[in-house]
Amino acid sequence: MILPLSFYQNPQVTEVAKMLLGKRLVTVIDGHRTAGIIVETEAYAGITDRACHAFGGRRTARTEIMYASGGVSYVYRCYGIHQLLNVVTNDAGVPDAVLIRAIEPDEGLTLMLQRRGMEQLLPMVTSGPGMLTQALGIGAAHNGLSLQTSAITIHETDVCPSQELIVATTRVGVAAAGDDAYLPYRFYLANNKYVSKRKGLPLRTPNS
DNA sequence: CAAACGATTTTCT
DNA sequence: GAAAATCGTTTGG
Repeated sequence: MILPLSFYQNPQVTEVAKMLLGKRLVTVIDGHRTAGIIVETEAYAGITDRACHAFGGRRTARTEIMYASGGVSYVYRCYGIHQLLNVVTNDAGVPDAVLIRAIEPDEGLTLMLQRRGMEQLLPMVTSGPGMLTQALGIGAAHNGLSLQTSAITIHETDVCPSQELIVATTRVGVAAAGDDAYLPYRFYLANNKYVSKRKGLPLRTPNS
C-alpha cells in the first residue's frame, strides 16, 4: 500500500525521517521495477537549518520544489556527478525534506547490479545516497514527481522497526553548517549492512 | 559573465 | 587514508 499524503505532511520532519525507515522505495523505469527497504535517512529542517538548501528562506530554481506540499520528490545533482533523492515534507511553503541515504535492495537485483556496473551483490550496490539513485535508475528527470503516482513510489511494509533499533546521529557532509552540523538528524537501522559508512561530526553529549 | 562550491563516490597509494 | 573526478547551481562583479 502506498503511503498517504498525510504521512508526508507531518510538521515534524525528524519524525518523518524516522518513520521512513523500514518503508519500501520502488521505482518503475521503462517498465523495469526495482525496489529496496529504506535503512538510512537524514532530516533537513527548512529555513532555520543551516544545512538545508532552503536555509533562510532561500528560493531558487533548484530549491523551489522544497516549498511544495509534502509528498513529492526533490532530486538534485551533487558534486557534478551524483543524483540525491529527497522526500519533501510538511505543508506548502515550508521547505522541509528528508534525504534517502541508503536502502537494502529487495527487488530487481540483477538490474540494480547492472546499473551500478557490479558483478556480484555487495552492500556497495545501494549503501549511499548517490549509489542508491544509480541502482534505482533515478535521475534529474525525476525531480518534483508525486511519490504516490509516479515512477517513484514509497510503500507501507509489514514490519515497523522498533525504536530501539533506530540510531540517531549527526548528518554527513554538513560540517559547514556551524552548530546545526551537531543536530542528531541522521537516522539508520542498527546493524544493517547497507547503511553508508561515512560519518558526520562527533555527536555532542549533554555535557560537552 | 566568471568563479567557486558541494547533503559523494571511486580510485590510487 | 588521501585525492581526483566532474558540472549544474549559486553567488559575486
